[in-house]
Amino acid sequence: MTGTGDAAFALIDCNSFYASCERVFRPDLSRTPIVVLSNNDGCVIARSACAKPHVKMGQPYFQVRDVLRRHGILAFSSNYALYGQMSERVMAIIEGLVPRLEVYSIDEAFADLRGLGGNLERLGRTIRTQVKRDTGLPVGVGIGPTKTLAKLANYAAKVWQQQTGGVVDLHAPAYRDWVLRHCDVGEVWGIGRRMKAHLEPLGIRTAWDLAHADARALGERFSVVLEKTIRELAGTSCLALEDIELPRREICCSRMFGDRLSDLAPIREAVASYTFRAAEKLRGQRSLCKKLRVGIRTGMYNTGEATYATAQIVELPYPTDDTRLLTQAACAAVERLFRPGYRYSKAEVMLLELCQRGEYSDDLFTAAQPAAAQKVMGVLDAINERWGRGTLRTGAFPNAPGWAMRQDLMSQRYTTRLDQLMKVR
DNA sequence: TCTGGGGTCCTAGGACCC
DNA sequence: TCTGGGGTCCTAGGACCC
Repeated sequence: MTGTGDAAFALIDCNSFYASCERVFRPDLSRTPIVVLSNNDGCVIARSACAKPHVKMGQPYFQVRDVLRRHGILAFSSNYALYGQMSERVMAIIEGLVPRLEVYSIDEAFADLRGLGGNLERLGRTIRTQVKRDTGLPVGVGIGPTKTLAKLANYAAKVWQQQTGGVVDLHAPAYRDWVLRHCDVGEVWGIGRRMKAHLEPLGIRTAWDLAHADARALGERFSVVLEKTIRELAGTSCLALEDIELPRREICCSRMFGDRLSDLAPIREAVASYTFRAAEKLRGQRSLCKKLRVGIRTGMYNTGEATYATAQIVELPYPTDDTRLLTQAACAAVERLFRPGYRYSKAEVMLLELCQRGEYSDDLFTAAQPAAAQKVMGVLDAINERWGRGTLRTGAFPNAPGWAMRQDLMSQRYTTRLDQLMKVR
């Protein structure tokens, strides 16, 4: 517990982040409703404000295509190169305005405002104004004595945008009570669909109900996670700012194929390419992995068609970050897993049991990665860093594969490709 | 025809130990 | 009929997050 009188957190998030990013470079669309699709143009994962009434989050694109056309809503494939860059710009601006920042996701960050005193709401408005001025992106700011309350404040700033101007500080008890009473318990950070269903029969329907529930009893009945949530809602800080980035403990690369695949060869190519990407991430955080998990599966929604999902964990001869070794292991695994007669839709490569280079000790009986491998991988990464991802790759997968995911509605890489810069006439 | 991708944390239960 | 009591470690799966 870190509960002290002057605890203050802010949660800053970008409104309709992906959709807003698309708009920054297309001012002609400032009044056009837009949505952004998941990888493979599968379903809707972001909506501009005026598109929200017409499309639900997560709806399959093919189901809403007509609705989009009817309402003049424009769809974009997701352009992660663009969103990642815009995110970095936003975070850099906020970092300059607060003492400590925890980047929580691509479009959200917690700030520690402890000890700042003064008018925190005014600081919130400064953040909003500067981010808007320097990036063109709209953000909302929620402030409170705990992370969970800051998160709820941010939600309130969104729901009551007109009245609040996008900034809400819940330090004042009367204001806090009002917001708690007017928020559904399902809107509380950490309360998902399942937990909401457990709480409702107990008469806990609003955030206020939960804030005044018996933390210890519910903690014992359900989980310590719930207990912390309750205490945080009631004003006791249990979750600290985590501004030190730890290396990931597992790394995953999984994707749907552009079309269903029935043959082993293209699936093996896909697995090799996902392994290549996963190994890049692994080296990016200077880790080695001891195990690798490969999975393949058919579609899950096509009733009537045979479904099949399987996976295998492979133990590596020694902790490694060598793409060649990992590719060998992954391809051998997928060959064992593959069963003919199915239409596969997705493959997944996970790197497990990661350790930091030098953290494990090899003994007489344990082999270790040859030093030469490290050099080769270093050169590989340097070339791809300089000339763009995918410049140098293994021969196990082609440059422009037939199984690549669909991205038919992609905007330009305005910020990462010289040949795709914005043109001003 | 077409339904994302990447994580974290916690818990329960099994295996094993004394 | 009676069938210990704890402790640790590991793993799979659930729940949640964006």
